[in-house]
Amino acid sequence: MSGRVTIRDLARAAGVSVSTASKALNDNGRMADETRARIKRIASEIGFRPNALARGLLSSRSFTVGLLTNDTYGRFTLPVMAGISEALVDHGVSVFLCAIEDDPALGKIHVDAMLDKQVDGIIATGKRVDRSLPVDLAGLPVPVVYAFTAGTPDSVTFTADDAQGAGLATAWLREIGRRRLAHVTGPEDFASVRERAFAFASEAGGNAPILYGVWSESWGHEAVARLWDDGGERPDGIFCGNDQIARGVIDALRERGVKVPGDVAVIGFDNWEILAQQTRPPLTTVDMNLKELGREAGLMVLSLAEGRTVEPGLRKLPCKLVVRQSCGGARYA
Amino acid sequence: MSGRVTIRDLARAAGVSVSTASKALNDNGRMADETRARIKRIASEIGFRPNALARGLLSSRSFTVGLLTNDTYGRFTLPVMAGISEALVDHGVSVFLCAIEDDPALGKIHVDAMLDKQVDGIIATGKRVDRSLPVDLAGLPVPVVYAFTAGTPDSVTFTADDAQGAGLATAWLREIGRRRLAHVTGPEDFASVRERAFAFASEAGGNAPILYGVWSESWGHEAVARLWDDGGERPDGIFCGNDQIARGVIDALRERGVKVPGDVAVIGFDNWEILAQQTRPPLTTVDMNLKELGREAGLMVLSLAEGRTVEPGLRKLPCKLVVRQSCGGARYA
DNA sequence: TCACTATGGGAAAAGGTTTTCTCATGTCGA
DNA sequence: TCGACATGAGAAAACCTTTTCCCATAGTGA
Repeated sequence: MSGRVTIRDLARAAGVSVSTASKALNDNGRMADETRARIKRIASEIGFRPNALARGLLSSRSFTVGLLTNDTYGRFTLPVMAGISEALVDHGVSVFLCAIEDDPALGKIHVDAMLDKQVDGIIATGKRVDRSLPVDLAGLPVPVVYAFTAGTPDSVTFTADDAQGAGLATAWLREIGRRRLAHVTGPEDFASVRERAFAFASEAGGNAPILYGVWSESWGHEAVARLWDDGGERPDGIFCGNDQIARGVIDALRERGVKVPGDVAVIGFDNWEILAQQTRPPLTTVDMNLKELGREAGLMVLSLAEGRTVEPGLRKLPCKLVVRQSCGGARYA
Repeated sequence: MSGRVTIRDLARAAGVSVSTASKALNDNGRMADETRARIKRIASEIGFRPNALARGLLSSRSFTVGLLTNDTYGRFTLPVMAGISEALVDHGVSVFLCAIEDDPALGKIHVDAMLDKQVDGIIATGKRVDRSLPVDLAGLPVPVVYAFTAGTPDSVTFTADDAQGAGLATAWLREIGRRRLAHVTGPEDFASVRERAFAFASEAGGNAPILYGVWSESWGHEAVARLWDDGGERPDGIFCGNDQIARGVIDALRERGVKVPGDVAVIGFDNWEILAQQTRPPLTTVDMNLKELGREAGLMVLSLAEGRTVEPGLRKLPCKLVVRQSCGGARYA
């Protein structure tokens, strides 16, 4: 009688046994349709909702998954999280979010806590596709899915197709008539940087310049300085490794009096909306579909939790190009 | 025998009964110290961890809280979440994150799911202090704490002290010798905008201009245009309503050849690090201590869940000033 | 030797739900 | 009228842990 209404209260109110009440609600067992309907009606009248703890104890399914991340700013984690949540809420599944920074001890604490709470599965995500979280998720008693972070070879891993995304951007620049392309991107030790650069080179030609640097606006500035001041041929189309760099590039071009998109078209990467939309002009950029990626990861971990067996391996999800004004207006809009 | 090791396995391994095993682990009951130590040792050897579901069923504590938010980009939610998580992980509590956008139906679904899972409490957070979430949290069977979103009058609500933060910024501008101050901020229908503006006016003097607009960089640009082109006295210190506006202001000043911080000192609000640090020069800004706010909210909801009774009401936590270069270098650094 | 107490440890109930098994009643065909 | 069978619904076990109550055994004092 602790305030919460249990199935015993329901049984008493309906004048049936606890087992009949349970069967009525779950469409189990045999019983008169009238009885079933009456019990369901009374259940909703008295506001009965089954205790998920008790149910989970029995079914060894807690309808709970854990999301582990080391992405502090949440730039990548939030869309992934949104996708997971959206996909799983229909199945009655809730998500534990655990930010573990890069602290192995903290990671272990959170993983243990999740296991204690009998999560149905764990999704690992992060800020970098070629690094793994500082915690070992192999051999856990629950399924683990990796999304936008490195997984073990025999695990299921989702990631964005960097090469395809970079190809999309480069092809677009060519399609709108730009011929002198350049790529300004992040540190070469990022796998995605290398993949994007390779795809760019394939599409733009081997002698199109590729400038590696860091993930910051100021590097965008500096890269423009190099491209404009070192006497080489100046580009009319720049594909940037992320939106921050693109922002720096655009600001630097404006400061030099170079028109965007008139003289130079610029494309970013990430579609970090709050930045891409505020850039002047708003940024055409590659969207990694992280929400969709989260959705797939969520459904996958649920499948695994339900016992379905799937082929392990890396699954690359396609990127899409979001056309704004930094390339000269929406062509398809 | 489903792979997971239960207390029965432990009891069998130790040659004692289940109840003895339980008592040994929880330092309950009377037993030989040697027995207790032996059981604990065996428990850790075989990797026994109590099933939180079963434990929760008994204690009606799930060691779980729900965090409800409508802040899509997570700019405010993430620090709050980090604070909550940090404060509660020590207590073995995990956090469900539920992003409900502004959808009442979705909100209800998530709240129901959390209640089904017997959360010990709910923390509501958002993106705006004077709006409440699109879901009614009154009369729930678990404690509710509001953090950075509007709560009911008889609830416990945490928020940042906007007036104090604005006072901090304005006083700092005066302290570094600026005398012609202006305030460029967001829409006047935000309570925090009004509070900050009032505090600014008190400190800067009643005829210091206050420009209301929207939360965007482009408004920052436009505001500078107005201040510089309408023939009035030009400011030498601008306090902005958020970091995005400050960014726009700084960019606009640079385009006009006005030096920051030489000619004009600029202060932002929010300390949205990824933006504030990338601004050139890096932005001096007011930090609302959202992480601390989350920590307090987490501890509060835990207290309430444990039955402690606290005085309801609004609790304002102080802001702090983060000094970077947009005001002329760190004075205390 | 007896009654009593302290000590160490076990049995069982409780928490809320689901599922399997069992039972009672009624209906039908032979 | 009897057996077979379908139908409706209840009893009990199971999930795992904690806690209360109880029972042996040994030790102590009279």
